[in-house]
Amino acid sequence: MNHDRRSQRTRQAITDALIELMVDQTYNTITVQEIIDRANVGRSTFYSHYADKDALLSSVFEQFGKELELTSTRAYQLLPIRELFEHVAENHRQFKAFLWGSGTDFLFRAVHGHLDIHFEKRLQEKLGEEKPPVLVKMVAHHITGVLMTLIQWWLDEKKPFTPEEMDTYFHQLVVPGVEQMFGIRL
Amino acid sequence: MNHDRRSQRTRQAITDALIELMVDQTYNTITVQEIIDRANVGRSTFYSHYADKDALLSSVFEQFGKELELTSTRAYQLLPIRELFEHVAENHRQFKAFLWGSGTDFLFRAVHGHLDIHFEKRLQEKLGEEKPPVLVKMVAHHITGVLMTLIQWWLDEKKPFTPEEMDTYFHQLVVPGVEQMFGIRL
Amino acid sequence: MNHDRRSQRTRQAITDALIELMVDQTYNTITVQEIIDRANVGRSTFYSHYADKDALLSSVFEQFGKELELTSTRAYQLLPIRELFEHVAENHRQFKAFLWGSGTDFLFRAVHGHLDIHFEKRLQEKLGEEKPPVLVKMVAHHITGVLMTLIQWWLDEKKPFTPEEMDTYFHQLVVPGVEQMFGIRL
Amino acid sequence: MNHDRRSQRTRQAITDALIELMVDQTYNTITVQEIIDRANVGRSTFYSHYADKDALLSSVFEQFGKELELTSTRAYQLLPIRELFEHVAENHRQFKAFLWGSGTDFLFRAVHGHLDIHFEKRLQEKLGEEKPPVLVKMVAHHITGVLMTLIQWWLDEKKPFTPEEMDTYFHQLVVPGVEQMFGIRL
DNA sequence: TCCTAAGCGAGACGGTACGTCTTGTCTTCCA
DNA sequence: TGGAAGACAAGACGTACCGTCTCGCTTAGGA
Repeated sequence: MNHDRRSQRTRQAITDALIELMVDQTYNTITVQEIIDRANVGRSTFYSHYADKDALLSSVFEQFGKELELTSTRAYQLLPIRELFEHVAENHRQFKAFLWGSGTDFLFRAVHGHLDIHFEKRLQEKLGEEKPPVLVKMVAHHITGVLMTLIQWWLDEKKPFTPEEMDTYFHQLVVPGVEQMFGIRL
Repeated sequence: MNHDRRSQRTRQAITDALIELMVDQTYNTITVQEIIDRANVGRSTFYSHYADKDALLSSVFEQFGKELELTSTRAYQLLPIRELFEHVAENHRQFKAFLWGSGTDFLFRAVHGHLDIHFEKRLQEKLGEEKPPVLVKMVAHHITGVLMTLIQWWLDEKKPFTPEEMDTYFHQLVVPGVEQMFGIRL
Repeated sequence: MNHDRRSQRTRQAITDALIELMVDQTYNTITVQEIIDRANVGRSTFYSHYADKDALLSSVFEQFGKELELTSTRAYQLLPIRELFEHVAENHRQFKAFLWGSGTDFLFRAVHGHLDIHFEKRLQEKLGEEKPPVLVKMVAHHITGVLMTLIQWWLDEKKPFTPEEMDTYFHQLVVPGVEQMFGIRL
Repeated sequence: MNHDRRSQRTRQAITDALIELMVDQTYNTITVQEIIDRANVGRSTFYSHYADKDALLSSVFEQFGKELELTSTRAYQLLPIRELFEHVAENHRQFKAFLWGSGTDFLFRAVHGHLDIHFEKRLQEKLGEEKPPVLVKMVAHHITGVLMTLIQWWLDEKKPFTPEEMDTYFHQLVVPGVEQMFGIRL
C-alpha cells in the first residue's frame, strides 16, 4: 500500500524536526507545537503516529539501536565498543540530548535495561551457573553503567580521545574488576 | 527573631510534604499544588521559600550532603563507602527519587560534579603530576559513575546486600581497573 | 448514465443514515464520521455529494417541501393545515430535529421566509392595497410563527391532538386577531 | 471578601468581550480564544468562571432577566410588553444574536420554557380549573411564541414601530384568539 | 470481450477549537 | 508585617472534528 509510504514520509518529517530542534534546545523544553510546525504537520497527525513526545524520542533511539546492530560483525569481548563510539560520534547531538537532557530518564532506563540483559547473558556464558544470579545482575548493571558514563563524559568533553582509545579505556577499567570479582578471564 | 523560627517551621512542613509524597509518586508527577496542600501552606508562601520544585529538592539533598560529611572519620581508600550506603539505606526513599526519578537530572548532575572533583583530587595525590589531566578526570568521572550506578541498583533491588558487602564489591569492581590503567596501587 | 443511478443509491444511503441517527441524537451532536460509518461510505464520497452536514439536512427538507406541495388541492383559508400536520406526523422524527434541534437555525430561517411570503400574498389578496406593507409583513411573519410554534409544541408533546384538531386550534388562535387588526373577514 | 470583587471584575471583562464580539460575528463562530484575548484573561480563568461558552451566554441573559423584572411595576394584561420591547431595544445586539444566532437554541428553549410557565399561570388564574390542562399549556406556548416571533421580526426590520405600538399589536394579535378559544375575557 | 473512465472505500493529512492542567506572579486579607 | 488563601495570565497538553487529499479497487458502457 502506498498509504504506508505516505505515512513513512510523515514520520520521517516529524523525526527530523525533533532532531533538528534538539540541536539548540533541551528535549524537555521542546513543544509538540514546535515539532509539528517545523515538520509542517497537523497536530492530530502527530498524535496519530506517536502517543507522546516521549514515544517519538523512543522511536528515534529504536532506530539507532537497529542501525547499531547492523554496524559490526567482528568478534568482540563484551560489545563492539569502538563501533559504538563511532556511531555515537556520528549522532552525537541526539545522544547528548539523551544522556544529559532533562526528561529523557525513561529512555535512559530503557536502554540501560536492554544492555543489562545483554551483559548478563554474556557473563553467564563465561561463568556457567556457579555464581549467584543477583551478583551477576549487579555486575552486568555495573558494566552498562560504566559504558554509559564513559559515553556521556566523552561527549561532554568534546571527544578528547578516538573511539579506539575509548574502546581500550573501557576494557581497561571494566575487565580487571570483573575478572577479579569472579576469578575468571573474560 | 521569631519570624525565623516560623519560617523554619514552614520550610520543614514543605520539605516533609515533598518527602511524604515521594513515597507513592515519582518526583516528576508531584505538583506544587499537592505539596502546598499537604503542607497546609499558601502558594505564595511556597514560592517565597523556594524558586522551584527543583530548588526544594536540591535543598533536601544539600541537607543530606551535610549530614554525610559528618558521618565518618575513619580512614578509607576512596570514600567511606560503607557509611555512605548506610546513610543511603536510612533515607532510601529520597535517594531513590533522586537516582531513578524523572526530572531529577539537574540534581544527578550536581552530585556527579561534586564527587568527580573529590575523586580527581584523590587520584592526583596518588599519581603526582605524571598523568595527562584529561585521563585523570575521566577516571574520576568513571569512579563516581560506578558508585552512583551501584547505589541506584542497590535501591532498585531492595538492598540485597549489606552496606559492608557493597563496600567490598565497589572496591573490587573499581580498584583493579584503575590500578592497571595507571600502573599504581591505590 | 448508470453512474447516476449509483450516485443516487449513495445519496440515499447517506440520507438514510442521517435520519436514522436523528432518532436518538440531536442533529448538532451527529458527526460526519458517524454518518459515513453508518452509510458505509467513504469520507470523500460524502463531501463529493454534499458540501456540509447542513447541505445534507437542507436536501432532506427540500424533499419534504416538494412532497408537501403535491399533497393537497382542496380549498383552504390560509394553508392546508390539516394536511400539513398529517405530513409532519408521518415524518415526525425529521421535523422534530428541524424544529427543536440545535444548529438548524439556518433551516428554520429558510422555511420561515418561504411561508412569510406565502401568507403575505394571501393577506394582500384579501386587503387590496389599503394597509401599510410593513404591517402586512409583520402579520404574515406572525402567522408563520404561530404555525411553526404549534407544530413544534405538538411534536414535543407527542401529538396530543389530531391533525384536524390542530387545524381548528390554529385558525381559532390566529384568525380573530388578524381579522380584528385589519377589520376584515378572512 | 475582595477576591469576590476581583472575580466580579474578571467576569465583567469576559461578558463585555462576548457582547462586543457579537456585534460583528455570530455567536457560533466566536471562539473562546477570541473572548479571552479580548478580555485580557487567561484561558483557565475563563473556564474557572464558566463551564462553557454557552454557560457564559446563559449568564448574560440571566442578567437581562433580572433587570427586566425590576423594570416595571405597572399593571399589565399578560406581561409588561412595552417595557420588554424597550429593554430589548436597549440591548438589541445581544437579543438579535440570541434570537437569530446559530447555536443559541438551548437558550431560546430555556427562555421559552420560563415564559410558557408564566403565561400558563396567568391563564389558569382567569380560567379556574375548567379547561383541559394540555390545551392551556398549548395556548401558553402559543403566546410565548407570538411574543418571541414579534421581537425577532421587530429587530430584524430595524424597529419600524415604537414599543407602545408593538405592545398594542401584540395584544391585538393574541387576545382575540385566546378569548374566542376559551370563551372568556382576558 | 476487453478497456477505460467514473464512482467509490479507505483513511492520511493540515488545521483549528476544545476543555484540562500546571506553573509562577500578584492581590487581598488576617493574625 | 509576614503568611494563608487563592485569583490570575500564560501556555502546553491530548482529543475531537472538519474538509481536502491521495490512493487503488470496482464496475459500468463504449469499442
